[in-house]
Amino acid sequence: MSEPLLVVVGPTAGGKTELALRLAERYGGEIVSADSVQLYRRFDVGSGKPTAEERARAPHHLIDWVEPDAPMDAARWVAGADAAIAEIRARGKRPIVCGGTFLWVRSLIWGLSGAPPADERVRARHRERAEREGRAALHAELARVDPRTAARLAPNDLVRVGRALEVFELTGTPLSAWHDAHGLREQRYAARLLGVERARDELDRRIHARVEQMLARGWVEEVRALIREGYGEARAMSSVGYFQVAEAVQGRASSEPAALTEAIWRATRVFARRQRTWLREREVEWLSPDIRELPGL
RNA sequence: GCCCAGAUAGCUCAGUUGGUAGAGCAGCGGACUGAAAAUCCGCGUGUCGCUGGUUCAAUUCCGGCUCUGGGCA
Repeated sequence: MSEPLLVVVGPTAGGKTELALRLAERYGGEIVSADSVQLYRRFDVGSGKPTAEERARAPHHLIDWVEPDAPMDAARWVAGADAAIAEIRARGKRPIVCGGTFLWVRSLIWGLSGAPPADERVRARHRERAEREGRAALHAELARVDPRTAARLAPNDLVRVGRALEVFELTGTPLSAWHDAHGLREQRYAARLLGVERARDELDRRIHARVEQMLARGWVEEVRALIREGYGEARAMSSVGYFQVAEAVQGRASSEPAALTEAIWRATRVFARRQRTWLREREVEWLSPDIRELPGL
């Protein structure tokens, strides 16, 4: 296996972009984004995409990668990231993965089970059934075909219960068996996870400042245009912040600036907490924000 | 100045036919194998505005006061 893949992780607004750029400049790197919103074109202001100046400091990959209504999932992203990493290495450069979508990062490093991709028809049927009979009905059925998965999932967790049911319907093999076979046991890349050390109250302030900056840069106008052009139902429109802006634009929530800022700030803080939970217990090297060199490189 | 309606968790509010109270959101913690910025789970003591009265017992009923809306002057 070649040298360890550098992977910059951490909560939103924590300074991942800056750390990744510094490493790229110092070690001849190119950035591979692991971000489930920045990969969409047109979702610019609110996704925190690197600016033109930042992008000039190092080549970026998988940003503005697909149209807002393109199908996307962990496996597709991993395929794109594999290709980008191979390309970068072939050029003799160093890939630096950077992003806050940790399921995708984990899938890149440890892979996914052999279960098949989503089937939209099956999902539509499940949604309809949950609507009619309640989520508990789906969970009860899962308990019959895959009791182990049912036992670890909350009946209300429609996304996961639906996925487990879908996998069984598609393959006749319970999801728990696919997971047993895979087990997250084999690393696809040797990797170093790097994060920026940041106190919580400082992160809160950075989030708040960033929300105000995004709104000042025309976030509301961006969302209005996206909705006008038919992207109101795009996956990324339900992401943190975009959802709140869309609610305000469509009159379902206050569009008064202070109220909107507050709503986005709160949603983002909640998100940052979930990201923290993902990272806890993982082997992340937490680095000082002003670090210039990476120990061991 | 008068009349009406409010005052209960950080916020918005419900409730107690009198036995000291509970939802949503926020907050804090957690889960996560092809939707992941998604989805979901757990955690609820707060002078029930202040002050008198009635009562075995008042956040609840009655009086006064304060504040906030709205109306009338």
